[in-house]
Amino acid sequence: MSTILETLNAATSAAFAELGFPEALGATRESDRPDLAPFQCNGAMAAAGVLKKQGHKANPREIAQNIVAKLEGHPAIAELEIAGPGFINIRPAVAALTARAAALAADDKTGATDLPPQKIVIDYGGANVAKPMHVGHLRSAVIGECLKRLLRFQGQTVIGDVHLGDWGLQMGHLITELQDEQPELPYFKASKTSGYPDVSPVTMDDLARLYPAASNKAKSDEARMERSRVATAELQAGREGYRALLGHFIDESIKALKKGYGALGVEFDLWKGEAAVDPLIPDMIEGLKAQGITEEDGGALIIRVEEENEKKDVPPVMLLASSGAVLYHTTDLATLVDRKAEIDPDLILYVVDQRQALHFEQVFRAAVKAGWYKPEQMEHLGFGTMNGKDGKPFKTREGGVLRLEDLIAMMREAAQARLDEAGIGADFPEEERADIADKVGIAALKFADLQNQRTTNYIFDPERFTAFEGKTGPYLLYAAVRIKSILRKATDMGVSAGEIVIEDPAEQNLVLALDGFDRALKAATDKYAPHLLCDHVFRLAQAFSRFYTDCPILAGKTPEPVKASRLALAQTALRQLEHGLNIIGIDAPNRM
RNA sequence: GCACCGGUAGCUCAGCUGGAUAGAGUACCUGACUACGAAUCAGGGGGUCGGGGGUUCGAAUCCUCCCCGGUGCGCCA
Repeated sequence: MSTILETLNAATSAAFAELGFPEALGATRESDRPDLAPFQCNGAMAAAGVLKKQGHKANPREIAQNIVAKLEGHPAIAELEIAGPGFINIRPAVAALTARAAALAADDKTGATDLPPQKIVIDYGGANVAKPMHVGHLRSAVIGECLKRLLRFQGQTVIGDVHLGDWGLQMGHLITELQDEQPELPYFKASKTSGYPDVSPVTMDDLARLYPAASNKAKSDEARMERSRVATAELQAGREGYRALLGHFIDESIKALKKGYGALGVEFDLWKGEAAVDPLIPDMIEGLKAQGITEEDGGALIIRVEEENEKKDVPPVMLLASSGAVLYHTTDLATLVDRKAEIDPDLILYVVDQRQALHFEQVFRAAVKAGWYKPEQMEHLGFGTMNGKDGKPFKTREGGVLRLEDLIAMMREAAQARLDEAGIGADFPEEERADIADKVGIAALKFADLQNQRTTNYIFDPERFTAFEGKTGPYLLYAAVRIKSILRKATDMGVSAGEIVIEDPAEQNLVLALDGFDRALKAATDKYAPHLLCDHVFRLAQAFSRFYTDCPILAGKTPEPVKASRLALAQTALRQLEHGLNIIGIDAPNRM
């Protein structure tokens, strides 16, 4: 069944076509002036413009009158009004709202429709081996997860890949630093090639300590840096002891990362990393050479990807450094080769910091030049950084990076404090209270991030994040929890949902909000913009809150059929709210 | 130097395929808990949309120049 807007749009578009105007001019949309009417059609002005260009005189109000004449009596329209220079304000018929509400109530997905099926890989997360997760990892995780769920909800096959950073100089740093600390470990004996212990010699905490230690020393000590480079090269060349260590590093890191991402409700289907695709590199490079698209330049192997007549400078893709080492471009290209072979996706989305835009431009061009993918099959969805009040990437008061687990703990504590302050849940079991605080904190965190437009930087303000009133995650949870509470009460009272009959303005308003769900999903998908879905869910929660205030559902004096109708409406609102929250990545508790 | 992103209410942000009185949240002021949960609802004040010029019946939105902030630009990832 089509939405209210689709029905109205079809009617106005047809009316324009009948008068000989392009159908597209008759587009109806949600009104900018909801105080006048919920929908508007602005085509009359544009139509007058078309006539004028053809040399005819035209009065937009007159055109609007002709359109209105065609629309009079349409069953979905209650009221048409021409305003200003030729705006047509449209109020839908209450009967149409009632019919639409019934259809939404009967639909498990509350009006959401599927997209043509595609196989899509989303590359997000971006965590590195041996480095603890910090606030910089939040956006990729949260946005990527939301897009994954958004696409899946609309019938797409989506594979989420964390694409671990587990290759390169950082591994050399770790190996050499560990060697300095525990030289007796068997991994460092060059003569030994097998029979290493199964248990890791280091924990995640060790790794988090070793890497910065080595990195700092190497910055001022060229000899120390050289040792790391040599170790990296030996690792990549296949030295067994180092490979075994790498395996431990990766396993320990993944354990910690699963915990960290798990706390955010973020799950990946693939935990592949750069190391996993390294074996593909030699053949890939031979293939690219054979295609004749590589060249040697200053000892390095490159692919030129600049295009003619373009303003910006696009430097070449670096396949091999002059030292022979594999680089960032190389592993990303090998990953594309791997994905083609293993998954053969229709589309690959990279949810990675906007600062990497040029990198992906280069990689994509090389992949197209190699004939592996079409340009439209790869898209970099950049996002802005989370800044402090000074406009620079957020730092703690001490000047360090804020660990993700500390941020989450901060949110949880704020939520707990709010619970205590409101005296809510004093009688709940301790376990439930902790669970509620967790859910409220995560909801606040994720919604605060996702409601910002993806591409822009935003300011991380701890006070704003831990606010639980207004346009926040907890507001959405509160709306859902209140509905759940009513549904429980209705069960106790023996009231059940029945036929929906729309009357009250707040009911009409709620149906119109529900009607916008599929539109919001499609707009959010089209632009890969989670904030558009956040807006919808917030508006839905607002419409419900108003309905809740204006339209008593279970109160004694509400007539039985009205109770049944409003209860059905509330159930439908809850179902859509939960779909929306689920896509955003938020869980609502049963009470809070 | 070149390129990309941004500058909208005190604050944090939407709106940018041109449309009416530029919206939301917050903060501030007012009202609503003897009806389903007040983390709520209703109402109010608050804006030279960074600046100039241009296109248009109409510009926050398109074009152009300038100012301010952020970011990126061959052998780190």
